[in-house]
Amino acid sequence: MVQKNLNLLFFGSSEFAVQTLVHVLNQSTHLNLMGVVCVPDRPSGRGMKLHAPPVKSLTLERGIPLYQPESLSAFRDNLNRLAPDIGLVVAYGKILPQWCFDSYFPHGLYNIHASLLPAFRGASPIRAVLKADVPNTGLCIQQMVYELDAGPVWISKSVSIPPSMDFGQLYSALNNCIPDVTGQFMAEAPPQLSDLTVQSADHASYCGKDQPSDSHMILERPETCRWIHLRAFLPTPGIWIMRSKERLIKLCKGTYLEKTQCTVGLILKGQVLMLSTEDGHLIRVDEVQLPGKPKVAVQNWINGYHQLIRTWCSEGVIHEAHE
RNA sequence: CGCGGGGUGGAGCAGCCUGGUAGCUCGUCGGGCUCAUAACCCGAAGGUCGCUGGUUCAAAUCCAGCCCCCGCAA
Repeated sequence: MVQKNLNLLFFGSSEFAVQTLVHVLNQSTHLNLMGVVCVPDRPSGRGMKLHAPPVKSLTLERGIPLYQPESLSAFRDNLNRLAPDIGLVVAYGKILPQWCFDSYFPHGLYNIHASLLPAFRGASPIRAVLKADVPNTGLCIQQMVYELDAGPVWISKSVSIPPSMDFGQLYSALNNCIPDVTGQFMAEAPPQLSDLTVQSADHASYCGKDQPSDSHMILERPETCRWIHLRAFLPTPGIWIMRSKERLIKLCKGTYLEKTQCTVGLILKGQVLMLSTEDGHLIRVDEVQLPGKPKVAVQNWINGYHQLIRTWCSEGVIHEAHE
């Protein structure tokens, strides 16, 4: 089958977009990557220094034209000049305006979304899926329409979620699907009308952005200590264990052990620190971080903070378990 | 100039306020106990206390500048 060469414009900013872009670059097909659009560098991080989106360096390295418009309307002149045939949008970070769909991209705009649409439309599907405790999720390529994540679905790939899975594991499982999905896109885009499945709006669900406080486990409130919820924040950004408003310690890495009946909370057994959750799961804590300190292996933390641990044991922050 | 914490043998920490002998838990090496051990007992090695300058009889400790790391906040 001979397909006409099409000019592809890629929209993406974050880490997920980088993975996709790698596979776009590695494949030479009838799609010709003419440029990459990402959000502008922003002052962020410590000291409010200017930071570039992860996609930027890869794009420049490969000598591909990079655009960082402040807003899409500022980009309209470029669109007129470039006249892209088709677009791929992955974790771009901005909503494309109506006129983008109306006047440009004659072969359509496509978006890779990290859920099985129509479930979990919106900003942070991966965490939302974990918190919702559903048995599986996946990646979708949808043909974009102006309404957010509501376009007909072209390609979808499913990933199952065992109870032990945390965010890091699900993220890499989804990441492993990117080559597949991107490969099919590069080889076959644009899809035939018959390849598209219209989303059932009745089954749609939505997720918003995460609040920082979502990743807090508050000692006074056992309902904040549920594995199904907390696993969405391991290993990044980690779980702050709070006593009221005070940050005590952050859990950075954990390993799922088993179902359990233990009392809820932190349990210290010899040199092993564990977290027993309200929904009956036992997690071994592998890496922790105190405010203002680097991440350390639990073993080292226990070696260095005898006094703090003693205090916390007597205050009931940590329960000591004996053989 | 967004706010804040920190840099001490190989690891993680205490000591700093109130200058005066380098401390704790581990690890490493040697020895002992033991059927045996990641357990226990005894001993040893290993540090110009981030860098530079200042104050002082004397600085890990007080002052100034610089480098690096981290938590918030975005």
